[in-house]
Amino acid sequence: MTPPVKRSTGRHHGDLRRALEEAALDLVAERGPRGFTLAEASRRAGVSVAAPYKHFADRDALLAVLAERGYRAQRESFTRAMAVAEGPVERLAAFAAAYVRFAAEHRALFDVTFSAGLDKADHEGVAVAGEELLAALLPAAAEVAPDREAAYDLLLRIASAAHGLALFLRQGLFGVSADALDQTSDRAARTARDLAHGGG
Amino acid sequence: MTPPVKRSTGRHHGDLRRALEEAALDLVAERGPRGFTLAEASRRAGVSVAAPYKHFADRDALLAVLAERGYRAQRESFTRAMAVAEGPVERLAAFAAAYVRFAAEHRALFDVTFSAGLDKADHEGVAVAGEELLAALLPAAAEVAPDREAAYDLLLRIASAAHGLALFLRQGLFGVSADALDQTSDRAARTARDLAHGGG
DNA sequence: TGTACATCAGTGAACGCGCGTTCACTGATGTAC
DNA sequence: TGTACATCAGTGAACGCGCGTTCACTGATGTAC
Repeated sequence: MTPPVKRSTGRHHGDLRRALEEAALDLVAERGPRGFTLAEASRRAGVSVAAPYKHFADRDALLAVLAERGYRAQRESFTRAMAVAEGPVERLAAFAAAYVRFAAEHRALFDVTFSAGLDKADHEGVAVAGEELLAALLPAAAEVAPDREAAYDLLLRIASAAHGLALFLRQGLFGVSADALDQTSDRAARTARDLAHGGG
Repeated sequence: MTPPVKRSTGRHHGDLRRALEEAALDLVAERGPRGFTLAEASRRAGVSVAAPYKHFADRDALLAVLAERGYRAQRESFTRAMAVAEGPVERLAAFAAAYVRFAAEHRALFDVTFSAGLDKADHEGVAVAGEELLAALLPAAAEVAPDREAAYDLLLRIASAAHGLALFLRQGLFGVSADALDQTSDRAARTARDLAHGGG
């Protein structure tokens, strides 16, 4: 009945890899991807600065793992939100709303996919995860656009608007009231509907 | 007839203050505000690492000067764009288009106002310049909104969309064709019209 | 059940680096006479 | 015009810091017998 969790025993940490990832996520949430350091993550995981190199090739490799997780988490979150919506326009609206919500509620996973400063050519898994996210979103846009190019364009415009709303929300420009998130995610949904209905 | 430019003579630089600001802008454009270092800026200005302290209290003081310039340059750019538009909706559309254009053409001045990581409480001039920018934009939104709060909300939604479009454009998501900028700035304008016409 | 052993996760010390900042200094400049 | 002098912009060396990364090591673990 006990979950398969390795226990920390003396010299061995138990699940340092995961602990480092979590510490790194906390750090990214606090300081942004550029403020993340392997040394501080090690400290928070209660381990020497050399320990991470048993699990990750280097600093960027850890960031890349987080970026992959970020893309996958976004895909899951957006897919789930779109699944319960009826019709293509409402699916796009649900996506936009979920986008704002994800950025607010999973700050680190969001930021790491956008401003980690990773060269995707060096981290194929990240590029793949990003493309899979895009591929999961395109069908909804394709349903209301005349061709593939227009679908791509529409999707990016909706995502752009949601992106800007998410960043502004986080900067406090919509106030810091408890329902600012709800309002902003609703704004994103309405913007998505307008763009989906508009000529493009 | 010679312009009033101080000449570099032996020990004295001439106009180190300005040279440091320009070097810093180049650095921010290349690496972002977090990648800017006083040491590298000094190097590019051809001066020792201690020299900047004759002109700026510390690293953040130089960044703050750039942020002030950034807000003022945005205000001038947006005001100029809105001046030639006819009617409030077109003024908002012109603002959105100019927003995208500014972010693309004055990358450093744009980034430094958004992600310099400065505490505005410590840099009053920056906060003031930011408020003056907002104040210059609000009237156009106020002309199409029922009250001040709705105007503020509309302006932020238009700016959000332009912001997202600008960032996505710079990340290359709209392609790297020569007219991607024109297209994206036009997209921002259309989005602004939609939002201005919509119920809000 | 007990023992020998290979594995390998984590240690701790060290490296070179670039950073922000400070300091006593120097020497070019402009001004007073 | 010439000289003495105060100013102050820029120097160069140094500081302490935190970083990423490497290295030989150690000791807990699991496995073979």
